[in-house]
Amino acid sequence: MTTGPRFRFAPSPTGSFHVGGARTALHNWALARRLGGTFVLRIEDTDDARNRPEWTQGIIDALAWIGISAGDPHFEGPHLQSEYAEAHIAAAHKLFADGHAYYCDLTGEQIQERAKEHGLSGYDGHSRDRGLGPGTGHVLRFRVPEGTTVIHDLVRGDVSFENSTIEDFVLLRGNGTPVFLLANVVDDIEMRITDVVRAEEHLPNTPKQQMLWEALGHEPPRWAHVPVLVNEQRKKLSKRRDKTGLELYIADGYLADAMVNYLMTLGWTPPGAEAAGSEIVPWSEIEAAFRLEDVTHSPAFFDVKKLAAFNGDYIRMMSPDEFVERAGQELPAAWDRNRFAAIAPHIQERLTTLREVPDKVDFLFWPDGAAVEYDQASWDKAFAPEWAAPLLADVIDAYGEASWTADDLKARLEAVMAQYSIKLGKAQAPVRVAVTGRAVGPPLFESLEVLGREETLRRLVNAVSAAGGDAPSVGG
RNA sequence: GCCCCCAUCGUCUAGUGGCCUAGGACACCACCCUUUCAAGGUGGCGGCACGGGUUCGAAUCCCGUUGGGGGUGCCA
Repeated sequence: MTTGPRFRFAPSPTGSFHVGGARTALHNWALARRLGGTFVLRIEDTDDARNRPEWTQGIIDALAWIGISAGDPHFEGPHLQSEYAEAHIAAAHKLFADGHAYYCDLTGEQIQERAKEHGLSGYDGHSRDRGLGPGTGHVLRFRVPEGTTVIHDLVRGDVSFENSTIEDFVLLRGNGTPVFLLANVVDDIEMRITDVVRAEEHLPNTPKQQMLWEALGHEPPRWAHVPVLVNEQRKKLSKRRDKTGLELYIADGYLADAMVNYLMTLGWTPPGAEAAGSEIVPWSEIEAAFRLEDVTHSPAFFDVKKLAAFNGDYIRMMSPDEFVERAGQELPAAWDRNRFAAIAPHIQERLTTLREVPDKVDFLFWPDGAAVEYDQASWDKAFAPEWAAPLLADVIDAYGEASWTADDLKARLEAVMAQYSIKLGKAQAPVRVAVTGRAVGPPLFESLEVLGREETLRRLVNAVSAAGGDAPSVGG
């Protein structure tokens, strides 16, 4: 049980966990851990979400993926907002009893008409002193006091709002149910939240919440509004237009460490990153250094290209064993893991995401004797020179006696190509296309070594035939 | 409409009055290395939105303009 500050993270379950939410969660998490406090997970379970427990589970899984684990002593929850329904109502009644709220029977239409008449923009406080009680169709409204409300924001400093610009907002609907704003504040009070760290979009509603905290007789929490994440159009990331679901990045083979590191560099720079010439920083350092006061004030574009670069760096940072283990999970079950392990070191440096692994090594796992599917452009280019087919035929001869190590295979190709006055860069092309079907791939001789003598020679022979040349027969 | 926030290379940022000839990262370009492609190395391109102040001195402080974003429901 921790005794420090209590940070709340309150995502609404929608079946997808937003990358922006992930960043905010990370902010709360870093602070909760460093300050010896608690990360309180609260699920804003709507009617819709209550019928889909898998959505809540999705949030927990997503948090776990980025290292925010329910098993950690700094983690509390999940709490469901619906569990506090009675407290929401009780708080509303208390507000009414204390004179901080009043009932109103105007319909939306009537409010609009009155606003038009008086040239106002919203509700005009019509029922403030009409002494109405509860009743069907009566909404409970908060009596916004006169004066100014100042929000002390850890990221932005003091932000002040004229109370006269805030209309008497609804607390309880005509059917008696509480609105989100009220529920939110009551939950925070009930859960003894001390720090509210969330996205900037909530800043304009914060004065209402702070007034509620005060009217309910509590000291408001420390507020912090971090900038939102935007797309290339500079619009808030939206689920419709943009790739915002964390699960989509997981499926694409992005690494949690890379995602976490990248997300944290949006709006904040780890100290020492500039001197080091790298923004790749382990979580331990981030947790030790992250401060709300250092967070930028402007929105940040979520740049997948940079994420990809981070991801490539993290893949390269893996130990060989770890890489084989992680990358192996991307492979079809039928593919021989030992064979993959042999080539793995040669592809580890060539990846952006783990998902690209199968395509890089598939040629090693085609069934013996299967026809190679040549990429047309690769074939045309590799076999355009007239020396290509004859050279390949000579290579077959030379490889018949090879000891079948990468070094030997390379030396023998070099001996052959010398007769044609061709450089290695060019000479390897027809061999590569013949064996892998493509013009690019892992280092050639290492690939051949792993593929094995028989299958390699078979593919070379087939290619010479396909190129219209005379293939030497290969002895059994 | 009203309210709030924001404004440094294409992007993410460092910068809190002199250390700025504005630094780093990603992207891009060139060269080196090289067994294709990568990785790595070196170098390059590229920015303080604009206009007024304040000051000996402003990317940094103030005001305004412009531009962008967000909020403003008996949605959450």
